[in-house]
Formats: sequence, C-alpha cells, structure tokens
Amino acid sequence: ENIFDRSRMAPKTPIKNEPVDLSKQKACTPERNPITPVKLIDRPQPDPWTPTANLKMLVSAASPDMRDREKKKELFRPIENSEQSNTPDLLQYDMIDDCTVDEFEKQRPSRKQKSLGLLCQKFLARYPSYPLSTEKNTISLDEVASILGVERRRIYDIVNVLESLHLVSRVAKNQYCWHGRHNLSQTLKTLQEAGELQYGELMTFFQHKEQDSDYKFGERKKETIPDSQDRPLLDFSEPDCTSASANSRKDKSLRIMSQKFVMLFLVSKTKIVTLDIAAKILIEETQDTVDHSKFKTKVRRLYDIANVLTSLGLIKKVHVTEERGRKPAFKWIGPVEFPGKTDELRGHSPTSDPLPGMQRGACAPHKICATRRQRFTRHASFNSTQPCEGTRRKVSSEPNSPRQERQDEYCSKMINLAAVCRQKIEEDTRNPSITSPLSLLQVPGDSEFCVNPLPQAVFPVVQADVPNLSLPNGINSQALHPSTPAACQTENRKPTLLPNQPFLCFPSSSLFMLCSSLQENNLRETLPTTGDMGNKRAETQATVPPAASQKRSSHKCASPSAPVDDQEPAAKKQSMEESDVPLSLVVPKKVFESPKAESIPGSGCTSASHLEAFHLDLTSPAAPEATHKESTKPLDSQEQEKWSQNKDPDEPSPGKEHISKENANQPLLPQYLYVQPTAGFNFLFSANQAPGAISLAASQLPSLSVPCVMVPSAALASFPLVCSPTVTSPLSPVPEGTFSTATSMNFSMSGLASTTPVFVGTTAVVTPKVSPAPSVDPQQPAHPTLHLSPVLASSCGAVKLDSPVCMGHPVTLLKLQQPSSAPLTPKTIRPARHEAFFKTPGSLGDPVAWKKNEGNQTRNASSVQRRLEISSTNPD
DNA sequence: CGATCCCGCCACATT
DNA sequence: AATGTGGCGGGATCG
Repeated sequence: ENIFDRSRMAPKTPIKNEPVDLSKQKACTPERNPITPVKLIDRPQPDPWTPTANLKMLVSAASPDMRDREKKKELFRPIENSEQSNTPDLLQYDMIDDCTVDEFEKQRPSRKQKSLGLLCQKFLARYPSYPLSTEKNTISLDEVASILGVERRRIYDIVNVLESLHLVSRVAKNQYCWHGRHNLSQTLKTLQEAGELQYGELMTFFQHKEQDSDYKFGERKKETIPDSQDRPLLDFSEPDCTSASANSRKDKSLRIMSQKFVMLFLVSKTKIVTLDIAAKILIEETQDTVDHSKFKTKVRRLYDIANVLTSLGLIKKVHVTEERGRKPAFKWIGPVEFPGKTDELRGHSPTSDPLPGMQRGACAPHKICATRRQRFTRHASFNSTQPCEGTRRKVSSEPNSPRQERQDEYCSKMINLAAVCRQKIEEDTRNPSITSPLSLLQVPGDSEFCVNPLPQAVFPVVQADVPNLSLPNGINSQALHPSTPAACQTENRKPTLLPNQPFLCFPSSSLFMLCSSLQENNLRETLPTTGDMGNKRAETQATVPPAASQKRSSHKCASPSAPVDDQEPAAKKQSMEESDVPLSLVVPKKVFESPKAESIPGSGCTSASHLEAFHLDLTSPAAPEATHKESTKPLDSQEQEKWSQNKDPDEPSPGKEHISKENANQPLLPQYLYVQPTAGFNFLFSANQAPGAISLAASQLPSLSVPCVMVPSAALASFPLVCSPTVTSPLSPVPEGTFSTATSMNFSMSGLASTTPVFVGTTAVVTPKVSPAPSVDPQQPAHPTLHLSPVLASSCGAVKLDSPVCMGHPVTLLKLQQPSSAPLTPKTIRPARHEAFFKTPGSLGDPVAWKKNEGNQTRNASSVQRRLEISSTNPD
C-alpha cells in the first residue's frame, strides 16, 4: 500500500529513514524533513487523499521545526544516521525488502522522540514566554499540529494543560490565544489558595501517611474532594469567556485535573507529589471505590499532564522512597510563593509600578477570585454539580467575611486533623527512618533527594524572605513565614540569620538566592519547609523557589503547632541532602511584619523585616537587576552554622503573608541563587526573570538576560558566576563566550549542564576568582544597577552585599538608584533604621535592616559566598 | 516487570 | 451530518 501511495503522492526521494510518508514530504523538500511525522504519512493511506492530509504534509515539510526535529533525531542516533542515511524508508511492509528490521527500528523515531513532553517543548518554543501584548498570538491547532507533525489530538493534550494554567485560552474553534506566562503567577497563586482550601489538609495528611490518613480521615477527604470537583473555581477561564457553553463537556477533566494536580504541589509542603497520591486525591469522589482501572487511567492522565508541566519547567520527576519502596513522583520546581494579592498586576510590566504595591496588594487578594467566580456564577447554572461549591464560590467571592468564616471552620476542623497528623509525624520522626512527611519527599539516591540525613544538617535557614515584589505577576513571597520558623528551629541550621542581616548564610549552602527585582517569579524564598528547598536546590534545577511553601490559611489554623514539629524533621532531612549540598538561600528581603516576633526578636523575625528593607528598587528604574556573583565555596561551610542563629520563630503571624504583599510592592529584590557545586551544577538566577523563563526557552535568553545560569559545579568552583540581567553587554571577559553558551542552553533540561561555566547576564560580570576575593574587578561599574564588587558597591552606595558577613567573601551588590526603597544600605544606613524596623517592620518598606552576619567564624574565603551580606554591618 | 505513555478509537459537543 | 474535542485505555516502550 505504501508503495502505492508513494508513487502517487510523491515521487519521493528515497532518502532516509523515514517511513514512506516522509518520503512524500521529502518529495517536497527532501532534505529538510527527514523527519516527517510518521503519523501523517503513515496514516495517510486512509486519507492521503484528503486535502487536509496533503496540506499537513506540506506544512510540515516547510516547517523549520521539522528540521529541528530531525536534527534532534540525528543527535540522538548518530550512529544510525551515519550508517543509514538512507536506509529504510520503508515501513514495515517495506522492510521486507531490504532493510533489516533493526535498521528500521533505528530509524524509526524512538518513542521518546514522540513524547508529549518533547512535543510540548516544541510547542512552547514557538511562542514567547512573555509575549508582548501587541503581538498577536493566536494558535491554530491544525497549523501547529501539522507543523509539529503530530495529530491534533496530541495538541489538545498540550493545550488543555496550558489552558488550565492560563497560558493559553481558547478563542474559537481550532483557535487558541497564547498568553504566555504573564499571568502565571497569579494563576498559581489562585490555585494555591484554592488548593489550600480543598487539599490543604489532605496533602498534609497524605504526605504523612497516606493510608492512615485515608483511613482515618476518609470522611474528611471525601468532603474536600468533592468540593474540589468544581471546576469553576479553579478554573478561571478567562474572564469572560463567554462561552458559557463552554462549561459543557464534562468537566474537561484534563484541564481540571491539571489544575488540581498543580494545586497539590502548591499545597504540599514538600512540593513533591507522588503519582499515586495524586491519583487518589484526584479520583474524585471515590475513596474506596477507586477501582484499579480507574486509578490506572488517572495515572495515565497524570503522566500526560506531568509531561506538559515538566516542559513548562514547573515540575520535574523525582522518586520518592517510602517504606513501601520507590514511587514515582514529581517535584514542583516552579515558583512557590506568590505575592499576596496581585491581581492587578496583570497588565503591567513588572517594573512599572513602583508604588503600588501596597495598595494593590492589600486589596487585591481576592479580586481575582471574585472575578472568576462571577464568571462562574454566570455559567453556573450549569454546574449542576456540587451545589456546595457554588455556594462556596459565591461566598468566597466576597472578599470579606464569608470566606473567613469558612476558613475558620475549616480551620477548626483542620485542627483536629492537624493534631492527628502531628502525632503521626512525631512518631515518624522518632522513627529514624523516616519522617513522615518528609519521608515521602525524599528521594534517595535518585535524584537528588536523599533521605539520608547528613550529619550536619545544614540547612540554612533563610530568614528573610523576600517580600514580594512589585512584580506584577506576583511574586510570591509570603509563604515562608510559617515555615521559616520551623526551619530555624532546627537547630543546627540556624544559620545565619543575624539579626539584622538581610541575607542568610548557609553553611554549606549550595546556593544562594538573592532577589532583586523579580518579576514574576518569586523568589523563592526560603526555606521554610525546608526539606524541599534544600532538596530542590540541591538538585537542581533551577528551581529556585521551592520551598517555602507554606501557605497560609489553612496552615495557620490548622497546624500551627504542628508545623513546627514537623519541620524539624524536615529540616533534618533537608539537611541531608545529598551530601553536602545544602543549599543556602539567601533572600534579601523579608517581609515579615510580624508583630509577632515572639520568638526572637533579633533573630529571625527581625531579620526578616530587615530584609524588607532590602528590597531594592532596582527594578523600577530600569532593569535593575542585580548581578550576581558567586563563588564557589568550599566546603567547610558547616561552620557557618555557627553563625547562624536561629530565627525563630515563630509564627509569623498569619497576616504576614499578606503583608508581604506590601513588600511586594517594593520594587525589587535582587535575587541570586547559588548552587553548590556539589549539586552538579550551579545556577544563578536573577530574580527578575520570570520563573518560567528558566525552564524555557532559550529563546528568551537571548533577548533578555537570562534568568538562570547553569554551571557545572566543577566549573564553578573555579569561577564565580555572575549574572545580571539588566545589562546587555556583558562586561566580563568571559561572558561572551560563555554567554553564548548559556544562551544556547536550554534550561529545561537538567541534563544540560555544560562543562563550562556560563555567565549570563547582560551586565554580568564574572570573576574568575574563586571564592575569595571575588571579583572586584570584573565587574564593571557600568551598570547602574548593581555592582558586584564591593568596591563598586561602596561607591555606588546603594546596596551592597557584602559579605562581611559572609566571610569575607565579597559579594556585593550595589544598587545605585533608588535608594529609597532599597534597604540595602550598608552599614551606614542601617543603624538608625534598624530600630525602626524592628518596630514596624512591615510598614516600613524601607527600613532596611540588614543584618549582618557577623562573621562568624567561617571566614574562609571559601566560605565566602555563603555569606552574603548586604549591609554588613551592624549587627546591632 | 513495573513505569511510562503513545496512539487513536470513539463518544460527545459544536457547527 | 460533519467536524471539533477530548475521555479513555490497550498495549508498546522504556528502564
């Protein structure tokens, strides 16, 4: 048959491997598309004749993407290529002729090449993460399908997931509109909120023990679960989507499932969700009913969703080892914290609004929800299901009261649950082997997560959080509070918070983050939850954010106490991270307002507040970004612990989160992320970039500064990395070359680490030196925004991160402009303010309080990096 | 052999 | 009825 077709269709060139179909295409453009999608061609028989089919073929042939694809294939199988370039074009049938089966197989695109994840990457590569509003970004399913060489069905899988996150929206039949990640933070935030309500406890629970939880809490679960069902909530479709009708079709499970799945991550303290747990939770009602087949199907779907989310750089696959064994799981590597409210952001550019933060923040929180709800409501009629929800929604829509009440109730309920969980946890904790929640998380050898505890746990704590920033989308900063305390608690870890310091130092930190202006992303702040964070970083990815996940509401209520307990264990675990790796995160600002400082004034909390000050305005001006610099550091880091102090404390108050919002307003914080070498590679992130960016596309990189940089650890050791987004021209010598490299890389793939260090950033400067004296020189003064070198910094005056604290390690950031917001002033400033902040941390945006670490002992150069301090100075 | 997940049938929705 | 959507699960691959 094939032959027949071919003859007819196209003369085709025998060329390569591709099956017949290809040949057809080839006919058109022989060289280019070696890779034709099999399907089209293959299937063609049935409809080769259809106009559509032909069209598709043509399109595919023409498409550049196709070429890429082919290239990839080649890469994958160089061997094959070399040998057979021409081999079998035949299909199976043809094979008979000459090709051996083997050859055939080789040529045949591997299953992996056809994976949904890869397809999704290609899909995403076609659109900018942050499209200009002006651009038209319509997506034609048919076109894309043909270009990518897949059936439309597959595109639906991708689009449905993207739609659930609002990266796209359906405008018409066969037409979708690409929105990009501009609103991703908001969407995530919304999901997080919704998730907490729906799954907060559940997750907590599950994480501890699934079974038990189910068992015991079965009822609860049911309750919640059902609720979850409502799609509308979650979804927001677009604001208007008028298509009320839209609701139709079942619930569009893939979309809903996707949202729910994401919610689970956002709600999870560990940020790791195992497939089976997710499947159980997502299987709606059924608690027990879960028949195996249904479960299986659900899992299948989750894989589909996970592939897309992975391509988006929001999650990554990991394995969790539990008592029962290793289980597949996914870890959230996307932004974790979202600024408080934020709706507004949407349209703006991140930097654009300088002021605002506060106000908006304040009000905003529910806005979005409300909007959606309304929408839903309209549609609502349809939603027959779950009346409850409807109710709920409505309620919620009102920002005010109802919701609160509801929460309260919820809280109370949860409290019990929490208590139970806690017990379990405690028990677990005792159990050396595992801590419940964490246990799940940890992944033993697998990826990066290891369960084994390291002796020193070093988990740095981060104190500060970054408040959110002004970024429109929202950055998130809230979360930490609660957790933070916990983290701090862990004893050892108390890293470095110094009272005033804005930054934290972690002992062996694997990485640091500093935030400067961020845009969407959040910074991840800290560590609260520790485990996650550590792990994450360690691992890898760029994810910066991991951790902290705490969220608010439910937690507050429910587990106030619990968390703490839990955390300890968690911390331990974290600490464990693979060998040394602990990472440290540093966050400049922090927002706590927390009055509560109960715990320790000086320490943690306060520091946090100081952090706020930290914010720099970098962003506002222009692009402020900071540069990053780092050096690798050796290891002794642990010493650092000494420095660290704990924070403590506590609880941040609930409200804090919101508060953070205010902070958020503030312009920015520079964030830096440093990852230890151990991890395998180092990253630096600039806060500015959107989180998503990371994963993505290289395409972005070029245009902007790259948000992340990956460097092989080894490389790092020798070189410090710096990234500064803002600047366009790379100052440092290295940069260019490296740069390019960087650009080329795709972050998404973890695998990519290049051997050489990469520097990215427009401005960035890199200093080759190792930890110790970093780089003064390298940097250039040039940018306005930041400087790395201390010297410069001083000159600039604005901000400086120095590491006085850090041991010497000099990393400094300077921010020139916008002092006002920036808290950063070094020592000088500090003193006075210092007090202020204590008093009213939250309110002051600026007060900057920097803490400094003292130098604690560790001063070695190596450790330098660890400590970043901003102000350095006074501890006071 | 379990984990993944491609593939595409087919039902339901929309036009 | 045709076409768009997308649930669903068999069974092929991968590891």
